[in-house]
Amino acid sequence: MGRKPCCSRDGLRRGAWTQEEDKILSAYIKAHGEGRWRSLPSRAGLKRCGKSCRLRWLNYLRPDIKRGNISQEEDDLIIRLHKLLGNKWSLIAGRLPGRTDNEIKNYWNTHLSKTIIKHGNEHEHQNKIEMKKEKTLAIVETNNVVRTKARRCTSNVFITTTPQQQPHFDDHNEEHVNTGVLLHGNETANGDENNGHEIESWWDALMDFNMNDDWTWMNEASSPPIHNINAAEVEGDDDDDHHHQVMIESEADETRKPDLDLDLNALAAFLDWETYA
DNA sequence: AAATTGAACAACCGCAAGACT
DNA sequence: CAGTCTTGCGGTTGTTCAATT
Repeated sequence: MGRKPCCSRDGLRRGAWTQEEDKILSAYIKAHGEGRWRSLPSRAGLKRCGKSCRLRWLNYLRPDIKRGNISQEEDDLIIRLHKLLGNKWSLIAGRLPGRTDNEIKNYWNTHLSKTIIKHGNEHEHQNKIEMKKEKTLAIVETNNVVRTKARRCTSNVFITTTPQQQPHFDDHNEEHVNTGVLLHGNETANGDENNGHEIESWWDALMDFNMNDDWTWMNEASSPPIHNINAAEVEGDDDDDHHHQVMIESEADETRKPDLDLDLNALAAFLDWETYA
């Protein structure tokens, strides 16, 4: 026996949702919360399958959905993230508050994919990345420290390469070289209780990159793909000093280690984190 | 005015992964 | 541990509507 279909089609409505159905679904979720989609239709009194209810809520009825046209800034971000992540619509949507994966997917398919082919926007966009990268690398070379201020994560976070980060060979596989960055979160700054959470999202951003083997956007064809990312909390000098260390394992030889350090800083530039000398 | 075309986006479908029993 | 359920994702299709012929 295979698995049962998510819902029987007999007697269930399909196609566009009516205002009445929207009202029922919204009211039900407001009262009982999201989840348990399979049983939701019968509980709410809707003649829809749970999957359809979930989609309708997530893509249309959710109160935090942003309506209206995609702004130029969002447009630019979508292009950059798509270049980086490919068709990972949910990840891209995660970086655009109020936008859904479905909306971004549709927007890409109807606007951007064609525009890029027609007008060479991608080339123009790539030039912008290169300029930003050069600017960042210049700072890195002179200071070896890049302080970043995230556009959407406002915690005091900075990347710094550290002297103790010497290449580390895996005993079992000499082809793997570890390099790392320290993510410092000043968790007491401004009394901002969400600071730690924002570091999490910062992390999350880094983790996302692990999903894309094509790292060539950062350092042309010779760039090594990210092999693995491990994150751990590191104790600082005093109790309040929490560091989060992210070790990025790449498939690189020892001679490429400096390049990789620079690439990580270019990452900050790519994400539009402002850099300060 | 009617038919056609294409853009925009809402909705559906199959699949996969993780949770649950 | 295997079978089932739930949820989420990405590709695809369907529908609507405005522009064009």
